[in-house]
Amino acid sequence: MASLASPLVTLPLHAYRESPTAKPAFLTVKNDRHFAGHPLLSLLDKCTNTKQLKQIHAQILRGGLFFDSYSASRLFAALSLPPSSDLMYARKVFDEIPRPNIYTWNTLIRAYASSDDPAESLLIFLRLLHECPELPNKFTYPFVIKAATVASDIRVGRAVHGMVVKSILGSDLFILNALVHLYGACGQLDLAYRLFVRIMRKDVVSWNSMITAFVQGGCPEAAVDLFQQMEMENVKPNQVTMVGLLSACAKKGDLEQGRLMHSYIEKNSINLDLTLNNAILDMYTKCGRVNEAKRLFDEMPEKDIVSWTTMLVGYAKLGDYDEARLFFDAMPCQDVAAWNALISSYEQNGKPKEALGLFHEFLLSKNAKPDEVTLVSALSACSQLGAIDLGRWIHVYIKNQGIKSNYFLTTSLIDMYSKCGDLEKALEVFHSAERKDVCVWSAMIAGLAMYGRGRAAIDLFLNMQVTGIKPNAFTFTNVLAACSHTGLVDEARLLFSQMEFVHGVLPGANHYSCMVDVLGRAGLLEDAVELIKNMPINPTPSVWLSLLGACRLHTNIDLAEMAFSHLLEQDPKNIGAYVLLSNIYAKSGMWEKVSELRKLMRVSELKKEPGCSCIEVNGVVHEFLVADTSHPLSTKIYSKLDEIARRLRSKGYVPNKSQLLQLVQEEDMKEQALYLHSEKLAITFGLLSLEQSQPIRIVKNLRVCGDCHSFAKIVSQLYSREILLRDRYRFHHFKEGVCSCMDYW
DNA sequence: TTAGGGTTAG
Repeated sequence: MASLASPLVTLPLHAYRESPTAKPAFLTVKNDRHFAGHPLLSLLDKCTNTKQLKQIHAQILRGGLFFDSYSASRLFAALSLPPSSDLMYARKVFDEIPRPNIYTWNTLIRAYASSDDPAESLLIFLRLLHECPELPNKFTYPFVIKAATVASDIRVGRAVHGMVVKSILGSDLFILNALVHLYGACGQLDLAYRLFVRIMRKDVVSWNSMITAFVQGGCPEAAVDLFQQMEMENVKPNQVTMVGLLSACAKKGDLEQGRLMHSYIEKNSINLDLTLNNAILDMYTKCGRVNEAKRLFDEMPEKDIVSWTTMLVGYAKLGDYDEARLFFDAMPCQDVAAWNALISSYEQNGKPKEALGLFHEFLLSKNAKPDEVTLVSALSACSQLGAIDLGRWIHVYIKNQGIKSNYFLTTSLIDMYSKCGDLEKALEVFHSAERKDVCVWSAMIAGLAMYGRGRAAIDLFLNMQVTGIKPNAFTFTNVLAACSHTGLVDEARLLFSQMEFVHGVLPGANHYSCMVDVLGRAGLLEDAVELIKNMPINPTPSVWLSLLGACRLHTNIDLAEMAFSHLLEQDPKNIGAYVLLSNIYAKSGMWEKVSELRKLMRVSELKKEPGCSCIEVNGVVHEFLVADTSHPLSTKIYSKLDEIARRLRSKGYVPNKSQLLQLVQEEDMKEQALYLHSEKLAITFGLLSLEQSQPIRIVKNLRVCGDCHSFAKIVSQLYSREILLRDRYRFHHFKEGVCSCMDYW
């Protein structure tokens, strides 16, 4: 038998093919060393694709080499790792290896750590502990920690850390650096830093890991401080360090520091690779210096899709959509990320119509397909416009395309259905979601809040905690808003008082605004003022705006003027404040004060944001501004509006002019202007173009005025139509002459 | 007697 093992080693590859007499079963190994230089194994390194690897696999099986654990491990590594890996196939090969050694186990863990199923790495690690006769070694842990990092599994990460400490590998630099990275990536900056300072001989990777952790954990200042410390300790930074620091400057929007970093790179001859060049571009664009970025972009010897997308986003952020589009069109290839960058910049900059136009274009293009990120952007654009038909279509698209749902998509769907007036469907998505994180729960609570379903929102908030999900700052904003829309004062007080001490969430300015709103609406203006006085943080304009809103509701002029002046100190151009105070004066018949305010607005060149209402009919969104005559059916709409006005008057409806910002002086003009409010035009268009059975869904950019609210109530009764009107703050569901907000808004 | 850690756009 020994004589058979030896000649095999020296045979050239063709000898296998021509040697039908070879008996693999006899070729079990006596001495592994013989196989290291075996020609079949040397060929593994020359393979450029999986097909070739599979051919070698066949030869290895045929030659009996597979039963040598070294050879099997070499084959397995080639199959499971880049550049020509096929993990499914490799896994089957692994399962055939009789006694995989620690190298083979490590390779399998490593392969899964970089796959889309990193959790499998962690399961394999557990199997290794039971099945492998060798102990995990210094190579095992970095791979396992990488898997825990990618899976964001801090629990497993900490357990593995514990094992490392108990092993003899407690001071292995590779392992410690991986752990710093793990804690940083999981947002545990304290743990990362505590470990980092205890590393005795830090190398550049240790510093880079900690710098990156600070940048990605939202502490760019700390990253820059650490860099200074690194210099004092004479550790030479490399391009990875500089990428992290540029990213820190970009996050801070600190152009001066960014420039310093840029010149540091040049002075210290740090290798300017593609990634570093891209990071420099990113820093300049984020600091608003697109032209400088463009100069560097033109000089770059090599560009990739990141370079192009960075420039595109830079222009889009400045509102230069034409230039952004030019970059998009000039890109060597438009991948899904480029589409997403363009679509989301429109969507996030108040251009939801344009975003949806691009989304349509994307669907028609051949070179890429929308992914989860695209759909989240598109759904958000639908929410903004109230485009429920398209929103529903996207929901079906997600199901039909088998797109894997995630928390973001679930949250976006709930948000879209809630904001487009279909709360039932939002609830259906919520209840059918397999997994829910705090964002999913919070979105549903926000949905219920918008519809004035305060009790249901609080129930959901309690259920969420039963399932073990902890509320965050957003959850509290939403649940407090629910209380405010429903007038649940005691409940809000209790929740607010528990925030910090029971849930560990420090109340922020938003939460105080909500509480002022709750108390103020309920007429407890003194309590609201007391709360503001005792705030541990400076009251923000939104806090004063809430108080001002309450003053409007309860007509308290002194308090309103006080809130107004505080607000203007911080935000002199807050139109909302002027409008509210003007409404309060108008309500009390103080027309001189109204004129004074108007003058002040004119002097400060403040213009009220024009009211705008959207309505979707058969998948097309129609937009109406105040007194809009641009719609093709304009004439029909106005004559219908006249008819409605006549019928309304015969029912005793009188326009409520006190809601009007005093823009027109003549009494009949005032009445006219009220009739020309965008939501009335949209409702009228809805009456004309939708079937009787279809609800009229309107989205308005501003708060609905009292007159339009009464108008919608009566129309819902006179014409037997359901009207769903979403304004800036909440939903109004008009049916048979009643609104779901019970006139409490 | 095989190998490993840190980086950019959305």
